[in-house]
Formats: sequence, structure tokens, C-alpha cells
Amino acid sequence: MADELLQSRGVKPTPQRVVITQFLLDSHDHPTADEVLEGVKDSLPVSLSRATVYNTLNTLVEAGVVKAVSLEPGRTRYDANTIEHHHFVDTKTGKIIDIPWEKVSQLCQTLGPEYKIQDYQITFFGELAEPTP
Amino acid sequence: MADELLQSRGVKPTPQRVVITQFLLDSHDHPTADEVLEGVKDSLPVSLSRATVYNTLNTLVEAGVVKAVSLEPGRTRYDANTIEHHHFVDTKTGKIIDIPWEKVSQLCQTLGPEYKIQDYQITFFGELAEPTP
DNA sequence: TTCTGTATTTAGAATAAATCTAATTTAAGA
DNA sequence: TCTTAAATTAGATTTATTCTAAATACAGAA
Ligand SMILES: [Mn+2]
Ligand SMILES: [Mn+2]
Ligand SMILES: [Zn+2]
Ligand SMILES: [Zn+2]
Repeated sequence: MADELLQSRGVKPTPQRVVITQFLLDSHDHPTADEVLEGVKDSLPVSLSRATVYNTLNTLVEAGVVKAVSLEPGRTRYDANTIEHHHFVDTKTGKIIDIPWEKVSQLCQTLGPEYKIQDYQITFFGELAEPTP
Repeated sequence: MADELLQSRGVKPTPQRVVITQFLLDSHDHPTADEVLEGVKDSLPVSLSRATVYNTLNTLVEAGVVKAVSLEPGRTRYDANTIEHHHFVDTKTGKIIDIPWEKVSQLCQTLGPEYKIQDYQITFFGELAEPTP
């Protein structure tokens, strides 16, 4: 599973990369680099370096295998759900859950009564056109 | 200006707080804590501690005088524009500009041809209702 | 198979944002 | 003036991430 995914994206599937990728595929809670290290280190016969976790995560992001998510200051989270989607941050628990892209239909209206929205923000990424002279 | 704003939000307007608040009111580029320190330290007769900058920024956020913005990993930016609005991140320059709330009308459609949108993401903050048993 | 070069991993050092600590200053009120 | 709480300060500390330099792994050539 992880193995083929890596192959298809042109990333050599080393044991460390496979195990980290699989962990992210199985996660639904947007783990941090540290949570990845904790969750993965015992499933390798060798000691896993923190540097390898960061190297791998950066490689995976660059190859489009996972997405980096920065919703809170201080640490980046990682998401194997690469389909376009939004996030809902529970301000009580800090839990970040996925919101399907289609759920946000007319002008970001109702997600449903189970979400008590206090605030939301759309972040656009792109390039600003040069002003025409 | 900054003085009255602080008063009205119940924050004692010390020289450090006034000068930092004024700097943010005059900024339109979402400065970081370090940029605030650099931009402000020479307009005080005393040396300004980094701790004071962070203390003040946290106080201002808590009092609703400014907003903390975390769009990129690693550092928080600060925004004296407290009217609800979105942000546009120029992926070439890193520049973050404000998008008026109303601009995003039907399902986050066109901002106008000057914005070449590569990606966007809506972040919701709120509380998840308990599942009814 | 052995050789060789490149990619990957590793432990630990370095960096950078933010917070903490403990001492000092400020300033309001009795 | 005296008291006291709040605010500020320099510097140390913490935490996330990156860097460095050495060790490993491993594919391809000979
Ligand atoms: Mn602005
Ligand atoms: Mn940091
Ligand atoms: Zn997600
Ligand atoms: Zn803004």
C-alpha cells in the first residue's frame, strides 16, 4: 500500500519511509512530527532518528504523498488525506477533523448542527498578478 | 489613537504597549514578533525586551485589540485589522494581504483576475457537539 | 563478485520562535 | 511617603525544526 504509493510518486520506498507513510495513511488525526516518531519507532529494527522523520516528512510533502497543515502556531501537522478538503478545529479539545470539500457549499454556510462554528477563515495561496502599467 | 483603543479594551496603556499597538495599526503587512521589536525599539527611551514584546502581543490578542495569524509554519504574525477578513498568501513573495469578507461571495469563487489562486483552504474554529446517545 | 558513487540515515549540535524566571522598575492608591 | 501589585527587563530555558558530518545501504559498472 504505502510501498506502491511511494513508487508511484517517484520516492524510493526505504523501510523508514514506508513505515512513516503507512502510519500517516492509518492516522485520521493529523499527527505532528513527534507523534509520527513515537508512533513508528518501535516498528523498525533499527533506531529511528528525528532527522529522518523530518527528512521523510519533507520528502513526502514535496512529492505530494502527504500535506503539511499549519493551523496552530508552533508545530506542523501532517495529513495523508490529499484530496482537497477543509479542516474543523475543535477549540475545546484541539482536535482537527476533515470537512469534505463539497460540504462547504453556498458561501461557506452550514456544516450541520453538530459543528458550533465560532470563527472561520479562508486561506488563499497563489500569485499576485503584476499591476499593468 | 492607540491609547484610547487600549483604554476601551481595558488594557493599561503603558508606553511599551502604546508604541507596539500603534506600530501594528500603521502596518498593513502582518508583522512577526521580531519585526515588531525591530520596528519599535528605537521609539522608546528605554531598551525594549523581547519578553515585553511577546507579553504585549499576547495581552493584545487576549483583549481583542489585534489578531494572531498563523498561515505559515514556524512563526505567528499579528494583524490590527480585527474586522473579519480573509488572507491571500502570495506564494512567490510570501506577502500576506487582506481580502475583504464580502469579496468571497458564492462558494469562494473569484477574487478577481489579479489573484492567481493555486490553492485555498477554509479553517473553521468552534466546538464539536457531543454525540447524542 | 567486488568496486564505486550516490542516496539515505544517524546522533548530536545548531538555530529560531516563544516562554519562563527572578530581579528590578513603575506607578497607583492608602 | 509608603505599600503593593503590575509591568518590564536580561538572560536562561524550552521546543520545533534544521544542519552537520560521519556511517550505512545499495544500485550499477567493471
Ligand atoms: Mn490590512
Ligand atoms: Mn520554533
Ligand atoms: Zn485533513
Ligand atoms: Zn489580515
